[in-house]
Amino acid sequence: METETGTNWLNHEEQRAWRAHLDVSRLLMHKLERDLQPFGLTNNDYEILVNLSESEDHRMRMSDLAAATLQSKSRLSHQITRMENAGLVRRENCESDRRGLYGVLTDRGWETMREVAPHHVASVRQHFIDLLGASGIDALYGSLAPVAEHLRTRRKIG
Amino acid sequence: METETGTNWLNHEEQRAWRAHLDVSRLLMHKLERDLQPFGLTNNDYEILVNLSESEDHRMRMSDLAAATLQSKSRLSHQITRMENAGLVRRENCESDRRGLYGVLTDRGWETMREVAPHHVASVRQHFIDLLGASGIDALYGSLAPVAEHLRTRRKIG
DNA sequence: CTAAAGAAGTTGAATTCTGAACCAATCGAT
DNA sequence: ATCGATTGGTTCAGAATTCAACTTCTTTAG
Repeated sequence: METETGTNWLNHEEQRAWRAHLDVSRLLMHKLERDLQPFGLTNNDYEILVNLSESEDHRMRMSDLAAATLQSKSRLSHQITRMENAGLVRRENCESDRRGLYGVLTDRGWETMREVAPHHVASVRQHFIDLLGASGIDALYGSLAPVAEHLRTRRKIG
Repeated sequence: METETGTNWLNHEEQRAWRAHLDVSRLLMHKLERDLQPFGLTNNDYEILVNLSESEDHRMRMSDLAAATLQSKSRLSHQITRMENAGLVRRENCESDRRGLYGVLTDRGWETMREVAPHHVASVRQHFIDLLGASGIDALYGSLAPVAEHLRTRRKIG
């Protein structure tokens, strides 16, 4: 059912779902960011540490890292420079492709990761996971997975 | 069940739900932002226009606007300055509290809103709402509402 | 009535982010 | 082989964001 103007506005249920997603997204990021502050890390820092930690040889190509963390190459480049200055990662040349670079976790980066991860996970639990309950978790994933899929594929195109 | 270290890591279901939320959140914001670009608006611009449009007399106190849009007073102040320069809003003194200011929608702001809103809603539908389906919408809201509530209350405190 | 504390907003400097321009290396077709 | 198109990555300038300091007004307590 559309209005006379032809615009298919959101109904009440749609609005509140949309707003809930928006609010949770923003408030949660903000809270997680604050919980990381005592360790001198930002959310972005942390996510990069996670990605490198879980990778073969604790290293990833810049492009792959940018794709995995959903940010532009430019932003990642700046980010890695900062983390390099902080001693958490280093750049290393790629032999198979002389244009390429690896972002590599340093020992210090790895140590930082091992120290911080438990706190971060606790934070994610406290402010998100544990509030959902098992059924909420499945419901959430069931709802969101198709959206994520849609957006990911559309990303390559546009 | 915890590991020997005492940290209650996320299991597979929890991880994928968490990541889905994260990915949707970021990809969607990015996509919506891009869809607003042709109109010369950012997401933040748009949200402020919405809030003012829906308010009595098309005006809101700065503090309330900051709270409603979940941003710091500082950020909002800069934001309003930009929008003022763009002719979308203006500041107006508050008589009942001489410290206070209103952010007020200009005619141009209102026109912009009426023009852009249909496109934005279409975008939200296309990339989010319509991918969830009716059941997904309810499931999502059911899952997220308690989290949003938790975070909102915790916000005042911390 | 007054002093201290708190609330409303702004400002400015430092940081981060964005988008376009750029360089260098690789690929692909002739 | 070589020329054009892509890919990987950085850099620069401009815009947005953060954080702390600051001003002005209001509220509260004595």
